[in-house]
Amino acid sequence: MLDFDPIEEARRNWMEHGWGSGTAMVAATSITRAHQILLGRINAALLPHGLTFSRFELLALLYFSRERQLPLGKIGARLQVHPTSVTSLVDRLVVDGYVERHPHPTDRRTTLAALTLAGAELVVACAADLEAIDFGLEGLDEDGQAAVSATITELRAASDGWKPSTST
Amino acid sequence: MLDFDPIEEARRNWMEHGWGSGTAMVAATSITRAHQILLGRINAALLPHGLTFSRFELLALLYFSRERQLPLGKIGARLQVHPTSVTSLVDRLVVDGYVERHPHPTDRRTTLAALTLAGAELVVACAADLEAIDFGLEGLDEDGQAAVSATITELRAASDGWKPSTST
DNA sequence: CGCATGTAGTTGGATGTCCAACTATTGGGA
DNA sequence: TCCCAATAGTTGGACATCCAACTACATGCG
Repeated sequence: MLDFDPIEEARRNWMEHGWGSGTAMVAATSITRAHQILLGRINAALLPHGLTFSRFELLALLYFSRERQLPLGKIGARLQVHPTSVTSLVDRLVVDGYVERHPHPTDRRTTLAALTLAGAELVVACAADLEAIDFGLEGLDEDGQAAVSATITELRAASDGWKPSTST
Repeated sequence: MLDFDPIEEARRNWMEHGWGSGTAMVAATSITRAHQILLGRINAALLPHGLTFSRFELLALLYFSRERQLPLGKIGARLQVHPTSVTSLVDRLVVDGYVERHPHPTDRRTTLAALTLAGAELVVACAADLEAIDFGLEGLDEDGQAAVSATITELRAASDGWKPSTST
């Protein structure tokens, strides 16, 4: 285990070599590392349930939807992942019995992913477990969590379509 | 393209279903999405050079090191990735001629990854390109970047070994 | 009416990451 | 000295993600 901050070390080198201030590099690298830490903790918590974070997100989205079913395309749009990822995730969830593929009543191109009872039960249990570990954010208090979320919202708004949400 | 914030939507659902405040869920999801956005932009910028962010990071680390070579294990420790990832990245960089594998002078278990001249030239060009796109952070000003970095440092310090670096 | 354009999913390929298991080598204790 | 634990890398397998290309279906314009 390291006894120093490798990102701080990188920033020093970045500056000393005249590559720039390193501010952006540090921010990008920090976010990358944060993602890695969170994903590791979250997936470890979901492992006993046989789920991964991605698959959990898909199940949760279906759970929240009106009929507990959505077209694959809409799932991809909400979760912000490619259609191929949706296909892959649904494939696996179908195998495990948490989701079923249903034909769309009017558009034969469309496939609906429908949550099964087992899937609904599982997602509730997983949500509780994730809350229990604070979504892997151990080390960050609520203020820190809110601060990161707020700042990243600017980035997301600039990248994705919607406006920065002037609402409450 | 969506015309609303999908994460804000998720938070509302999370709360309405009594699963919790959603603060941690939003933070974890935001970081995940931020990582996805940055990686996409960064890799797009590196694509003309035939590099990815992971491979760039490895080359930059070697460039900064004394002899421009490091044992694979040390690379993994600094970049915070698994030994298998290091092996995979070095494999590819060797094929492309940016890195060479050298035996360690005294420890025959150890392999050194050494930067080639081509690798050194490439990493300098890529660093300039990444600075030009602000490491994909378009949408975040310097204050925002610094704020995110500082907050994430707490998370990293709690997860990794070193202390929160009381320095400037 | 009919074909061109656009949309919905899937398949195949590439990349990166992790884990488990394995080989080779080193090093310390009986 | 000898053997066993620890260390360094590699290999094979599982996942997730993206892109390009493809099939199937829907829609609209001429």
